[in-house]
Amino acid sequence: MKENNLRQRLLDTAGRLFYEQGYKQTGINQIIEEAAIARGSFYYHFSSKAELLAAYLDRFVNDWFVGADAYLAKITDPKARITGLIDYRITNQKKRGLSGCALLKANAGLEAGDDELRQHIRILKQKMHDYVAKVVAASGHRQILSNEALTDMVVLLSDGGLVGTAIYHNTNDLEKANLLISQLI
Amino acid sequence: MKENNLRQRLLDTAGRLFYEQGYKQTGINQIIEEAAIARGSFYYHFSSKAELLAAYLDRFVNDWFVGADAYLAKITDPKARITGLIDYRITNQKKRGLSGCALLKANAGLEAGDDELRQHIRILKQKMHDYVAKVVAASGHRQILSNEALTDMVVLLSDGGLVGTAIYHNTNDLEKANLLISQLI
DNA sequence: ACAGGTTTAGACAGACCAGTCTAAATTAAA
DNA sequence: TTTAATTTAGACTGGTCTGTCTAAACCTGT
Repeated sequence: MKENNLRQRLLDTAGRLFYEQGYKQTGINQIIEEAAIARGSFYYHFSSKAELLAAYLDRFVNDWFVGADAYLAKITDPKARITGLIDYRITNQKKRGLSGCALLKANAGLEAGDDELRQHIRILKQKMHDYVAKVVAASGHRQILSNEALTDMVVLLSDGGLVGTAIYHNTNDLEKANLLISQLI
Repeated sequence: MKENNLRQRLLDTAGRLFYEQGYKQTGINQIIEEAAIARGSFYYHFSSKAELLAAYLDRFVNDWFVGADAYLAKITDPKARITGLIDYRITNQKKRGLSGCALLKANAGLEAGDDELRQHIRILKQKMHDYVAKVVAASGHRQILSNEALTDMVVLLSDGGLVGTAIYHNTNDLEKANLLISQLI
């Protein structure tokens, strides 16, 4: 159906622009121009810009899980899958433009009243946390840290590394994060 | 001088609003209205909104160092000063509204062409990194990790914790970060 | 052929934005 | 007192923004 074509194209373009420029900095006009889609079509598929952002974040997280599954499936050593999580992020960042995590960036761009979107982001972040927890639990690591503590550590170092990526536009901090993790598993 | 009064009031108000709402989301109109200052006076002291942001970030980092010095001075055990760095951030966050680090938030709100500001933020971030490095080097920690690795770890966990603060509006992640650090020093 | 869902181009409204300008008032310094 | 620096209120420009609307075209399934 054409509906899907247009919807996907809007999500693709908006996602790229939201990620590169930020949500507030990206206007509807730019989105529809770059997607080569009429204004009316945009509002036919999305009732507002905020709804577009929510849909984009959903798809982003979904794609993240699918990509992580595929990436980790190639790693046989369950312990190496923990550092694999960060390697996956490094790969993604290099592919997508070194601007940090879309979720974290979206959160930073929220306005005072966007409580619905903020809650949405919290849920998605929690999902990613749970994903890490599963990988850690199945890793058979050395238990220098508990499963919970190690999970927290991976998530925190990962987020910290992504912050560094957004600032410095390189993956140095993510690589440092992985070095630290590898010493504790 | 009144010049300073007005300038400080503008920096105070703008800083609070930039922090709570974000740079792009905060207009000149709101700043001058809440600071109760005339439009002309604003442009008498700052030539543009971007210049105001740069001045605000400079003052923010400066205050951060002054506050950190004062906070750490009360801690006699040099090792406890490392976790003290995070405790200081927790205190600050609770005081200032649990919206994460102003520097990281400003970076996330930059536009495509703001290379000057981006470079500015990099330098300030590096300064804070160096500050942490000094505290670590003087701590006499157990050397489970090298000085450099431990510094990286503190910075990354701290940034990760601040991301969590910005998303969840609590300091749980910063407290987790400190728990992890305390096990490795 | 027909109907309904989809897409187009573009005008439009209403609001906000950053920054400029004027002219008068206030303050500080000499 | 005179001069210069500072502050005020507010109009104004030119631009951008999201979202609405219209009227015509296009496609698709029946």
